[in-house]
Amino acid sequence: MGYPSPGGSGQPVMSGPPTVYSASDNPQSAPGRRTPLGAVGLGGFYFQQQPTQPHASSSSSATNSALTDENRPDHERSGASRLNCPSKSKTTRQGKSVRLNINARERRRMHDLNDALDELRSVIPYAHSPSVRKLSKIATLLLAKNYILMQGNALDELRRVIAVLQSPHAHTTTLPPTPVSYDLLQGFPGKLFQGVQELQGLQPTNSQQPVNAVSPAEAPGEST
DNA sequence: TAGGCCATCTGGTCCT
DNA sequence: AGGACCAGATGGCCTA
Repeated sequence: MGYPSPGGSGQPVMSGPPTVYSASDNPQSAPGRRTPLGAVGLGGFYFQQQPTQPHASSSSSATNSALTDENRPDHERSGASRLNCPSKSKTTRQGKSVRLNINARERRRMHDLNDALDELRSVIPYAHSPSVRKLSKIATLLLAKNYILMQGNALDELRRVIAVLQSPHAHTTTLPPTPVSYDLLQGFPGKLFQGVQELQGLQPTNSQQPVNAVSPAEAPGEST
């Protein structure tokens, strides 16, 4: 399992030629490398960054000026893109600065996506401990989906209980046992399943309730 | 060393 | 035209 180290927050720590990071993606500053969009409003974020490091320009400056450090030409960067470049055809035509601006925008877009994933992780019931590896992207999405389903089932069950209690025969009615199946990890591919179980401190058995999840007694329901 | 995960670059497509 | 979104390619890091 190739999870990044907790401090790395998934940011590659390049050992070769310096890949350019924006001020906020500097591996040194991760995790929480960027202000969440929600904190500043979707539109205003990009103009709050200040360039603070010699090799790290801000995202906003990249927007305003294409020729920043983060927009260094390919031949000065390590990396894939160089090899990916179909021999200058389009890049040349398009103009280097235009291409670099597009790259910077795409980078910021992905950072925003990652921020959103971080926020999602923060509300998913799994062990939020520094010693616990961060959920991968796919694990986050699958866990979130199943958590939502579980909450929906819990709601349904709650409504059912309320209906029974409010019925005229509530004092004589015994609630039928609820088939409980909390499968937050439902749909996880094999390896991922094990990984998440490990993350959650679960045994690889059928007890698939996450550490911080609502207990079956609190939220009975049936996952679908 | 292989596999998993990730960031980044890039070109294409669609929308405003 | 410019921006957003997407998917493919690539290489780095980490763990088993």
